[in-house]
Amino acid sequence: MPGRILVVEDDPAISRLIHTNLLVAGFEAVCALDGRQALSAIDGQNFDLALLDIMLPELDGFELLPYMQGKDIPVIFVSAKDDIQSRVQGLRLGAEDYLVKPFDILELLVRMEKVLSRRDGAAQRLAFADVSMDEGSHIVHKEGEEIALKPMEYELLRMFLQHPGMVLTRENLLRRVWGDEFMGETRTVDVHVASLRKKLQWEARIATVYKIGYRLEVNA
Amino acid sequence: MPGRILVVEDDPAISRLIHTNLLVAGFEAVCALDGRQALSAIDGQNFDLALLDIMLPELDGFELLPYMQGKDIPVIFVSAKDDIQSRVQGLRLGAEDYLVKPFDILELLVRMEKVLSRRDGAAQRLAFADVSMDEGSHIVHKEGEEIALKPMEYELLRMFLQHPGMVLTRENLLRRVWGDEFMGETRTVDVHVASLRKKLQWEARIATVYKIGYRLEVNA
DNA sequence: GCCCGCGTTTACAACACATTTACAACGATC
DNA sequence: GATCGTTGTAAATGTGTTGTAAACGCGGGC
Repeated sequence: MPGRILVVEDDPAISRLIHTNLLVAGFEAVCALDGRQALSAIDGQNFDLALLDIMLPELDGFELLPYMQGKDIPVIFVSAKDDIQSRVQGLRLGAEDYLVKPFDILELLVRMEKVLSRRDGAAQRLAFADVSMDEGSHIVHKEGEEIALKPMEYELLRMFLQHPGMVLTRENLLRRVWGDEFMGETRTVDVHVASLRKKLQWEARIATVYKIGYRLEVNA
Repeated sequence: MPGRILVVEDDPAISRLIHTNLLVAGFEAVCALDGRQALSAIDGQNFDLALLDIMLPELDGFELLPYMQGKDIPVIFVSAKDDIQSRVQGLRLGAEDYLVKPFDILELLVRMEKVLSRRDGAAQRLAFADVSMDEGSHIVHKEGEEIALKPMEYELLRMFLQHPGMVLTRENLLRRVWGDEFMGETRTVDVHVASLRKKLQWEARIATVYKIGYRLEVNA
């Protein structure tokens, strides 16, 4: 979940407004009230996106941009300056977008989402413990090593990763991985769980829930 | 040079205004005055970008968007509607940007450039491992040697080079290389992949992803 | 009208995989 | 601790998927 946002805005009211809205939308937001604070923020921490006001004390937004680019953080300018020159300059310099205050918070969120999803390359990524699966390439890694999974194993693993700690009954797995028409008496699920366990060395991570099904253990 | 722009705008004055400005800026521009014209335009020709007005006779811009996406043409909405709902809707549906009329032509050009360069960025260096393809001359080289590819093989190779490491499903390839109308049960993709593999000696580089499609291997 | 090049289809071989099966190991219950 | 149902596991089986060469058909050029 990409979600760390740096908000650089010198008006405390606006800063707080953006901050709370980002939190509500499920982002993690860090506020900086001037350029210097922004610099020290990106020095130690990683961010997935920066919202930059242009007119700031100390360093202004345009001056801040190169630092963001150096850290590979995409930037959306959010400014009261709505003259064409500023907009064009901001975009030309390499910002991902430019919004003019006052803006609608919903539009901000949508434009942020677009920038973030462009970053991800729309390639989803599920991970748990030492295993990660990349939906784009359909490749599963364990400790950096590529693990070759068969189609059904892959689907099954996805189910586990999507529901860590939850008990997945055989019926559930059959319905959602194999499809509704399957059903009935079968040992298929067990066999596939077995091979997943073996390939990922997850004998302990995938626990058997007697008479019910299986569960991806969150602990140890 | 990416430069074929489709302008869909029912007001002849604005249409002409955009058209001349695009020409001046070095683009090739085709104008459609309603949704129907737009559809027939994209049926025969390729475009690198579409500027869509939203309020149009016949089909409106929102209705047009899916067709553009089907042809893989990025869209910028250019509309007099500046209510938040339309903006959010347009962006959510998948448009690359949304400008409100009246807009400054310079800002339009800058935003177009950003969209186009993002496209190119995704399609950037059309070279991989020992193979490179030159879009201008339509010639493919492997280790300096020229490889003669048939048109479909060329298109297919481009798809792979544009998405290294990603799984390309048969449906995806059919849609984006062959066109929407193909679809259905067919082995065509497999056959073309086979001949690409043979000509480039890429038996290992193009991996089969069982039941899904193919992937250009980034490693080894 | 006849080639020729190319894309598509076909047919069959080679292969990968899911499922079944059979039996061993295990767990709950009495 | 014996028993019966449940799960683990390896191997066998059969089906669906992919590789591949060759046939087919369509269109453009001569």
